[in-house]
Amino acid sequence: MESFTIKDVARICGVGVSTVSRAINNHPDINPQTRQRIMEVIKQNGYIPNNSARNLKRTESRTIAVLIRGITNPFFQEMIKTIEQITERRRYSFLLQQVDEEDDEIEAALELEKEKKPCGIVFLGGTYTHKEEKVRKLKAPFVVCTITLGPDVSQDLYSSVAIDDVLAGYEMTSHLISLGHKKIAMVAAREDDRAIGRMRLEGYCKALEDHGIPLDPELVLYAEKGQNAYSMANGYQKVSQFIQSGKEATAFLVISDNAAFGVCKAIRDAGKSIPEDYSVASFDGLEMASYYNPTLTTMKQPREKMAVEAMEILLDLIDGYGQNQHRVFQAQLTEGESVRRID
Amino acid sequence: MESFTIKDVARICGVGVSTVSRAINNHPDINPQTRQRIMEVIKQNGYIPNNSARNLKRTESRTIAVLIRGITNPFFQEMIKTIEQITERRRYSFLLQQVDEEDDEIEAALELEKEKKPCGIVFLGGTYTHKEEKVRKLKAPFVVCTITLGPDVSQDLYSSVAIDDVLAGYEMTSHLISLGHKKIAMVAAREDDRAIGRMRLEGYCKALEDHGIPLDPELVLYAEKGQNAYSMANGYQKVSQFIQSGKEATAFLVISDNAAFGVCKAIRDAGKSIPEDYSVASFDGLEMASYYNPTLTTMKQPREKMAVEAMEILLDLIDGYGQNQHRVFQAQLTEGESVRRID
DNA sequence: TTGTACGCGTTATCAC
DNA sequence: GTGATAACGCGTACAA
Repeated sequence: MESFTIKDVARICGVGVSTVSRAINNHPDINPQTRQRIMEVIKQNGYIPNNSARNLKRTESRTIAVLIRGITNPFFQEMIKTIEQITERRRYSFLLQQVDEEDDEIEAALELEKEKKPCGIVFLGGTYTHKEEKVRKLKAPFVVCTITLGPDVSQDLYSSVAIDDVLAGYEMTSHLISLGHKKIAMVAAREDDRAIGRMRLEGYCKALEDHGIPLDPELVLYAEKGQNAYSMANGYQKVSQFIQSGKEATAFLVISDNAAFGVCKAIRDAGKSIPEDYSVASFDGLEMASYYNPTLTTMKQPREKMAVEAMEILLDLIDGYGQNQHRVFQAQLTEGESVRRID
Repeated sequence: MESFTIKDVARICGVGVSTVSRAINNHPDINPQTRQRIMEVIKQNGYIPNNSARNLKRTESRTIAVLIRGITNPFFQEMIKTIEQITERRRYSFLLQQVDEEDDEIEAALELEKEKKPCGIVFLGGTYTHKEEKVRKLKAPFVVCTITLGPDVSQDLYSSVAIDDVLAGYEMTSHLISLGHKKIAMVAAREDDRAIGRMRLEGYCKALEDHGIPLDPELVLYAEKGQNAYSMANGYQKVSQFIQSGKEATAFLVISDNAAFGVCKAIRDAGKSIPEDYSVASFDGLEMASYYNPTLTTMKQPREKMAVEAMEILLDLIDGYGQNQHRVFQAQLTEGESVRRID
């Protein structure tokens, strides 16, 4: 109950608390013997330093924090691994915190900063609209992954690493068109989406236009309010409805691989097959996309590269070299079995 | 830089720090007007209380902590949602922390306890071998999900919620046998596994024995050291090798749904089909299992129920009612398209 | 109802 | 190389 503190260690060892502190934190100016004796006592008694007290006192904590939006998002899981590895290789400690779907990630970061004093922050996903005033309060350098912060925030305040989502939408749509598809339905995000969802949709619209195909509003399947557009359930529901309604399409362009799994099942459950009756294409390039049956044709995001780049930018920022950067990657069209050429 | 503290708020409002503290923490003995004025100043200046300092002072923090082993594990993701909801409905705050694959989760909990002073802890997954001495140091009540702590720890010290993994293995194996399968290969965990993997394998062995089928060691496909047995890649690799080796089997019993996705792909890539050439059965009942093609026959864990039950036990423990409990659930055999009857 | 002052466990800054 | 001691920001007796 009454916890074992640094004072107890000091008392038992017959030294001052500062000496114990030095031992714990690998300070150079300490007698190796003293240090060893202290470490022994610590181990024997199972002493664990109180992090709250440490963070309270410390000015900066050689920690890199990762704030992830929606921990259930399979897309970020591989990125986390990469970031964690780099972090540890560079002798930083790693702190992962999720932020709720409804919460403001900048707010969360502000709080985190007061508490843990990280020397750098990585945001995985997030929302598009923030006020510069708030962003400006963050004092640690930070990198935003897979999104940018919107037009209201000066680009000098942060770094970002993302793909060109408009282009990705454009490319995949063009690909489908080049294979003869004209009636391409898009399983989109919510209509009020201002982030990735909107951009991919924009690319879709632009590609149609450039190829002289009029946009049919009935072929844009927005997610309902309160639904998670990127979920399998949403993909399933929207496409089930669509097929039942009797509307025609030869291909579905789906906002994410995950939603595409739902779309595929909806097609099967309707007694149709892929890609004979409907082609399915999507975005992200999850590991599962290549294990699914059929394997998905998808715009693969270079997750590994993005994670590495994000960390390089961040570490440079921390070291004081370099300035904020905004790197744009290209998604790579990866052909699977889910799309076919039609006549 | 120099952060905005409770003192600044007090100074601006012309009150004492304790009054501000009372306002923040919703203490009753404060003038509503004073309170309102303080809250206004707080909002205007974007004051954020320093959690480290709070936790340092607080003896207990109406927080329920969830320690999850391997955040990438899709199995836990639905449980997290449920736990979070219950936590919030009961006005506790929710803290999610991952523990690395190699780390000791009890150690992590001990540290967490010093730092955040949670009033209860939920472990999602974990290892089987712990020393009672260490477990005894945890002072908050805790519930372990999907596992138990092993024979070395007194059952009075903790609660647990899990399925009977031996039985699950037994039932699925019996099911396959009842459909005419005799050569059932098991894609197992590592040979040195002492937890879930071992128990499911045990059920498999027992079922074979009870049905008079001799155990063929060549049909037990242990994961290699350093491989994650529950990964798609492992399922893919072990079964690819198996098929290439020319050994015979009519069904694969796979340690988890996730690994089973890899197994399915391996079978397809070998030019075979499911369930015509090989039946595939697995454990967990992930959401993806019902979206996959074919849908998987799997022993579904009642995740929702388990999460709810875990929280009920924990909340009772926190309130001082009730004692530690060990609830064992049964996994439910869910038939999909991946298994067929053979002659 | 409000303010003052102390202590939580640690690290940093001094002297020694 | 080591030991006092002053912060760090907050909650809370206790006094007013």
